Amino acid sequence: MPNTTLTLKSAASEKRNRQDYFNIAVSVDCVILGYENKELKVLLIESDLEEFNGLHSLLGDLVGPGEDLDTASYRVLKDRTGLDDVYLEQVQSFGNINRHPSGRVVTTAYYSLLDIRNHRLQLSHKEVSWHTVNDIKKLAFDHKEILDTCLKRLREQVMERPIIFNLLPPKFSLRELQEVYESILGVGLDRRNFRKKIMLKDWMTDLKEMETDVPHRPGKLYKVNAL
Amino acid sequence: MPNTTLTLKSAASEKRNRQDYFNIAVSVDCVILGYENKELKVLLIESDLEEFNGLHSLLGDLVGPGEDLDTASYRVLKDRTGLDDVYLEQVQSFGNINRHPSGRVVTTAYYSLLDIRNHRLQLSHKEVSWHTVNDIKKLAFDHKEILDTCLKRLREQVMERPIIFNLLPPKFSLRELQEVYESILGVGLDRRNFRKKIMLKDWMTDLKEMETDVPHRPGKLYKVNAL
DNA sequence: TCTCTAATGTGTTACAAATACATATTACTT
DNA sequence: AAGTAATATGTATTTGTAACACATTAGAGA
Repeated sequence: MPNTTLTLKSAASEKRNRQDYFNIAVSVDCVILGYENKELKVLLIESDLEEFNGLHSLLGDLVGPGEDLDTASYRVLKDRTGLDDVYLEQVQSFGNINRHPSGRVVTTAYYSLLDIRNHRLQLSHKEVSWHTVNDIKKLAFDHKEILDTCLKRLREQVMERPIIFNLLPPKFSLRELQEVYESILGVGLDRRNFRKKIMLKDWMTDLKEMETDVPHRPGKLYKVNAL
Repeated sequence: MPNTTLTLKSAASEKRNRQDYFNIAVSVDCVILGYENKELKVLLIESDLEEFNGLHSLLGDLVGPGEDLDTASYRVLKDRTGLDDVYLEQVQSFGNINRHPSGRVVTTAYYSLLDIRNHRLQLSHKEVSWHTVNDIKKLAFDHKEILDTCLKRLREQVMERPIIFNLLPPKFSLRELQEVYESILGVGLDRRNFRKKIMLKDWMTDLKEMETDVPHRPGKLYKVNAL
C-alpha cells in the first residue's frame, strides 16, 4: 500500500504515526435468528475469554484483509451453520473504544433469519447453541446492545418486507406465520385482521394443501412468493 | 495489546498472520446536509487524490486509535463546520475491498443536518463548499453510493422523528417547513393536508410572531419543541 | 358413533388517517 | 383603490386499522 494521506489531511497534519491507523481491527457479528416452539431464538457461542467467563456471545469473526464486510458475515454464517443461502442484512456498526477487552475492534452487526428445522442446518460446535431471545439478560462484550439493536431493526422491517418467511419452513400455515409475528413484535394479533393485512401484501401463495399431524382442524398451507 | 484470538478461533486456526488483521483502516464519512434556496445541499471537498482528479468527496477522516466512531464523526463535523451541537446519525458501513485506491479502508457513514444560515457556521477551507444534492452525478470513492444511502435513510425517517428542524433557523414559517419536506422527499405536498399532518405530531410551537421581509402576506412563525 | 373441543375460516361495523378539493383573508404592489 | 400572491382554514371521500361474532371442520374421547 502506497504512502498516503488517505481521505483527509487533518489526520496527517496532526503528525500521528501512520501505524496508529492500522491498530484497529475490523470484525463482523451476526445475530442469527431462528424460530422454534413459538419462541424467537438466537445462535450463541460460549465466550472463550476469561473476562466473560460463563457468558455467551454472538457469532463473529475478524474481517480478513481481502474480504468485504458482507463476505465476512456470509463466511461466519456458512462456517457456523453450514448454510449459504440465508437472508443477511447489515444493521449498524459498533466502535466504542473499550468494547473489546483484548484490543480495539470495530464491529459491524448483521442479522440473519433462518429456519431452525432446516435439515441442512449443521452447527459448527457443540458450544454453539440456540437461546431464547427473551431469556437473554447479559452477553459478552457489547453483544446485548448489538442484539437489541438488531431486534429493533427487525421489528421495524418485518411488516415492510417479506423477510419473516426465512424463519419458516417452505410450507407453513397462517397460524404459524402469525405466531412468528407475535414472537417478534411481542404482542398478540387479531387473527382476522392479521389475515386481511398479510393477504393484501401479496407475499404468499395458497398451496391448496392442508396441514397434517395437527391435533385439530388442519389449516391451509402457503408458500412465500419468489423474491 | 495482549496476544489474543479475539472473537473467534477460526481465524487463528487458519494461521493468518496476526498483522493481517490490523491492515484495515477505519474511517468515518459525513453526509453533511443543509438547506438553502429551496434546495437540499451537501458539503463536499475537492478530492486530493490523483485517481479522482476533479471529483468531489464527502468529508471524512480516519478514526484514531483512541476514538469512538461517533466521536470521530463529531470531530470531522466540528473541524469542517465549527459546529458541535449538530444532529448526527450513523447510517451504514461500507467495506468493499477496493473502495479506496490507496488501501483497505472500511468506512462508517453518518448523516448530519444543519442550518446553512447559522451564523456560527465556519467552513474549514475554501475547497469545502455546498453542492446541490440533485445535481450530483458522481463523487470520488464510493461516496455517491454513500450519499444515496444516507438520503434514502433520511427520507425514511423524516416523517417519523423531528429531525428536519435542524435544517431550519430557530424561527420558521409553515411554508418554509413544507418546502424543506418537498426538497427532501422530491414531491409536492398539499398545503392543507401537510399542515394537519404536521400539527398532529406536536413537534412545534406557535411563536405568535409573524414573518417579516416577505413580499406577500406574512405567515406565522413556529419553533421546534424541546427534544 | 356421537358429542365435545379446539382450532380454522370468514364478514361487518366503527373509528382513524390520508387524500382531494374550494373559499375567504391579508399584506404588499402598482 | 384595485390587483396580486400568498396565508389560513373546513369538508367530503376514500382508504386503512381496530374491534368484534359466528359458522365450520377434524380429531379426541366417552
